[in-house]
Amino acid sequence: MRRASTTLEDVARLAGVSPATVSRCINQPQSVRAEKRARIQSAIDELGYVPNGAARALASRRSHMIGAILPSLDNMLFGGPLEAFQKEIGSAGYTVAVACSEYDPQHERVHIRNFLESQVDALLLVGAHRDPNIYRQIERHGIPYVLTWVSSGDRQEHCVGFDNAAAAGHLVDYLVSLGHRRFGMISGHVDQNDRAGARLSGVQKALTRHGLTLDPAHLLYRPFEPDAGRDAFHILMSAPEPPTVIVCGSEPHAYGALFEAKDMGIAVPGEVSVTGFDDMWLASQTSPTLTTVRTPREEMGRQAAQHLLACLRGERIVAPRPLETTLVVRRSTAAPRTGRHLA
Amino acid sequence: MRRASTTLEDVARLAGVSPATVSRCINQPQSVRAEKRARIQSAIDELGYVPNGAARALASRRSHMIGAILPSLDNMLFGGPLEAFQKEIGSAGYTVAVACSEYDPQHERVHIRNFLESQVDALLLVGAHRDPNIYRQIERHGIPYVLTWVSSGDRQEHCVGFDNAAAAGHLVDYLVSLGHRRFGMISGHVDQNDRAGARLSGVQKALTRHGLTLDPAHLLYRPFEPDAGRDAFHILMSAPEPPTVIVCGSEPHAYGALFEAKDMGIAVPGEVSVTGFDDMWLASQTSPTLTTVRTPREEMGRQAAQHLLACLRGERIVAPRPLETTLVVRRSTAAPRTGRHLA
DNA sequence: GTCATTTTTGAAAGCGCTTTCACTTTCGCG
DNA sequence: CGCGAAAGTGAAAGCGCTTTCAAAAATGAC
Repeated sequence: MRRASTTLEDVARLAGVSPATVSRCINQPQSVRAEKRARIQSAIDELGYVPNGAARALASRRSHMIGAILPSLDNMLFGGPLEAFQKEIGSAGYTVAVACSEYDPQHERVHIRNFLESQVDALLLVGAHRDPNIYRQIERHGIPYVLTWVSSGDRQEHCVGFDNAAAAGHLVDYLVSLGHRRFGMISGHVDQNDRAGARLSGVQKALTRHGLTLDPAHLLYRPFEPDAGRDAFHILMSAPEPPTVIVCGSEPHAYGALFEAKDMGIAVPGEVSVTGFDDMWLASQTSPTLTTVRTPREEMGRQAAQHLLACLRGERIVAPRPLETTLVVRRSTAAPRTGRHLA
Repeated sequence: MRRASTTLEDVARLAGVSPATVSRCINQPQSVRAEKRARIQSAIDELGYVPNGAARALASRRSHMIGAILPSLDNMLFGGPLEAFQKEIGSAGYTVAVACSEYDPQHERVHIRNFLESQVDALLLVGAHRDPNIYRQIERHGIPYVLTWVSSGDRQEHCVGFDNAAAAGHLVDYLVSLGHRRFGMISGHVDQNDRAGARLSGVQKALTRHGLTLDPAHLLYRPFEPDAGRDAFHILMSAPEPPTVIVCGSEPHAYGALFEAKDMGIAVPGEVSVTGFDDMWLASQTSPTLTTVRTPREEMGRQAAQHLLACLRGERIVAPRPLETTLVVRRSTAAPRTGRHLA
């Protein structure tokens, strides 16, 4: 069906040179006499020649394709960084293939295997915690990979991200300094998500540092969706002695909490403070505006690309340094109602 | 550097069969004697063999890769459908490669060309209006393609989407029935975006049908961002005789309008009604909640995948039928303040 | 001009898989 | 049992490109 497309050989014939020369002309133009180069170029134009990537990949052992596996594309969280990554990597002549794991390690595993089969030149993953066999499999293929959204953990030298635990800790420090003692938390599921795990443990460690604890009854695990956040907020605030502040492990949780607060007629930050994590665009538009932690996501996408490109160029790799997060204080946090906790 | 990976030949040798048989065993297992199949499978497992996709693509002329070019991934608009598309197409053994055009035809063109070079088996694009040469180029490669977000236009038989103009028209009908006569619109840039163009012309045609017109001074073109919507809303409502309703060509515009209304102290829908377009999740959470048009985006992603898969299977193609949009009436619309316009 | 270098070029051997074609087995049935 | 048909298998020819390697051409120093 598919009509035989024009090949490099056709171009060579028309230009009156050997296929090898055409190939060089495409890949290392400066190694071909200018005069021939022009002749070849016009042959390419005349024939509308488009190289066959598969043949190229097979012969050169480079596909110029990079695989990215993200938990989801359905919230705004990963789209931005992915776009930044794609721009950066695209400008170096690479194409990005994307797959979604839906926060499921099994799905991720399948996608990794597919990408390896597709001969991707490199891999971008989110998070560092996964079955060591997976890393082994990737390494057997000898391709570089980068782990995003985390700055430490299993494979630090591959991480381009930030310190979730530390960021959560600083947030807690701030809240404690406001006078809060009774914390609630809406966390993502931590069993298969090391980012959520780090945020939670960051909160817990910071509390411990301040001589406080997170009442297990005040810790709820929820998927990253506003409605789940609503639900959790409702439960937490319906308790006889509700927390004075609710720390959300993700921004959607916090949005949900804020919406539910309004529906329940609970004043934020009057009756309870609420914090988010990530500082997506909506955070500055909610009422009240949301106190949160800004994570440098676009920058992370860009640096992940640069790291991978450096690896691909065979450059000496320096372990990427963690990106900075920033505490963004807005209107959803204040000192707790009763002043008695204050120093 | 990269150590020679195990090839199909290694597997054949270990299993004591010919490479051809191993190949068959992988691609059409039922054509290989069960006993050998088992032997081959265990050889594959023992060696940890992973086929080389490039070689496969070269020999079979199918890459099992599908290219998708979207305007952006940075808002929630395209991520959902893309994810749905990927799931559907992934379950048929295809991989999705993604690129962003940033709403720029030139970028899109480059990405298309890259994908064609990568030997994608099919292409997903957004919108139908583009340089005919591009379609020619795609068709020269003999691969199927699908145009999403629109249901008609240049290449109807390739469209999987909805009728933007009609949807906008229905929205206007509803607003007119509420009594509105003085319309304002915040539209996307229409020169390179046929979806925005269709929505705008849908509004204008409907108004004409009702004997009304859209005052050019009440029509503002803005990029699809909340801040741009804010800005436009501010301008429109600062006029001496502002519109009684502002129709937004996209949801982010409407969010921006709502936020700005709050900041300006303008009551919605008391002083002005506001409508959105797309019904993203936030629409039901704003205050007031947003009257908008629901577009079946996930469904569209799924159907786009199915359409492409049908083409790839060589099935007889039926022109996809337009998807249904729904007017979702919420609290941001009401009859205009002065009743004098009412019939 | 000449000879040693350096730069360009072409021939040919793959890259790892699929697929045709012809051949060998196996099976069904008289 | 024997025969024709069907099923299973292997040899070999590519798929379209890159990349040695060695030969040819251009360059430069004398």
